Amino acid sequence: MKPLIILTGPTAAGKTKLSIALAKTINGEIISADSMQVYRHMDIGSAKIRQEEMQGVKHYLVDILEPTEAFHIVLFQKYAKEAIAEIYAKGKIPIIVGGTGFYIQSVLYDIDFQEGEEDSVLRKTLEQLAQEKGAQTLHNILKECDPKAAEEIHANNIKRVIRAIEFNRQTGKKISEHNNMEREKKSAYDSRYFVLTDQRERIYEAIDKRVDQMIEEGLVDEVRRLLEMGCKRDSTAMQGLGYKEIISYLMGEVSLDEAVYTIKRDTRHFAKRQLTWFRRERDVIWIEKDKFAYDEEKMLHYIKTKL
RNA sequence: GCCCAGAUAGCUCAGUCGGUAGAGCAGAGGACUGAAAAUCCUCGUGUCGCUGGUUCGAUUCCGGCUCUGGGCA
Repeated sequence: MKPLIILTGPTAAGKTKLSIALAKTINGEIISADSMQVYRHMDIGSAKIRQEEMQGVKHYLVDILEPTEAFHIVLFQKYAKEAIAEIYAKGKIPIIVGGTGFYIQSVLYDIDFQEGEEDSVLRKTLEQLAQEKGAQTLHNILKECDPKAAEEIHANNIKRVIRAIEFNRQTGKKISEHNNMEREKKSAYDSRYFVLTDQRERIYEAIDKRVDQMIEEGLVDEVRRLLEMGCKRDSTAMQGLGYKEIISYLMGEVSLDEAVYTIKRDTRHFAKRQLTWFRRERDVIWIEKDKFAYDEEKMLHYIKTKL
């Protein structure tokens, strides 16, 4: 099996900085696992790594799409696998860096997402049904075609209920069974899954600080430009933290202070969700920064002992 | 100085016709397999400001005090 290193962690933990040092010491290249940094012109709000910060380390999956385009996990998986192949061809080691746990999982376990385009017509129809007749009605449809999935997915979780129905319509199979099989899979690589983290309080402080900094650096102007470019409010890109809230401010719905408060709060919630995800992942190697006295050299040394 | 209104969970507040209390937010935990920075689920004991009184029993009624708003001087 071929080597694959993962360096992830909650937002604002310091992944970017550590990843460069790591890539340089082991002759690696970086694949970004980040649902927002794939978009061009979204630099400030996505806390995208700057060219000079890369220090010559090649990055894949950063700035590859226009913010008007849609992105999702199937595309991520495809591009990431291509990047991994390219890195191996150079005799280098791929390092996946980023906070989107679901994306990482799709590559690590080579999850099969099955054939078929997403069916936007069906999705819209089902969404409307849920809105008009209630989430329970929609859930009942799932109950008929896949009772197991209906049991596992809460009726209020309309997005996932819709996907489960869509899956059944497209493949004729049950997503509950499919998921069960996929869950059994072993890692497709000789992988090491590092999670960089810190005391909760510290992470939250770092988030608050980072958001204030984004505002100072001109997040509002960045969002304004995106809207001028034709980005629509309901697009995938504009669902990003920092973007949807600033749009709300620009539309006159909330004050800037309120928008900033919401960005900070929702980013904290996000960091918490990320940690929940990583706790559940198998074979995770935690790097708690406080246990290394916040010394990057010590963390790097520790990582190397695990390789 | 006088008058009025408040003082209840970390914050904003509801409530108890007297039997020691509950929402939202914050916070915590969890789920997640083609929107994932998305979406969804679960979790609420705190000297009810302090102090006397009435009462079997007071956070609730009455008095005093302290503090915070607002008004009058």
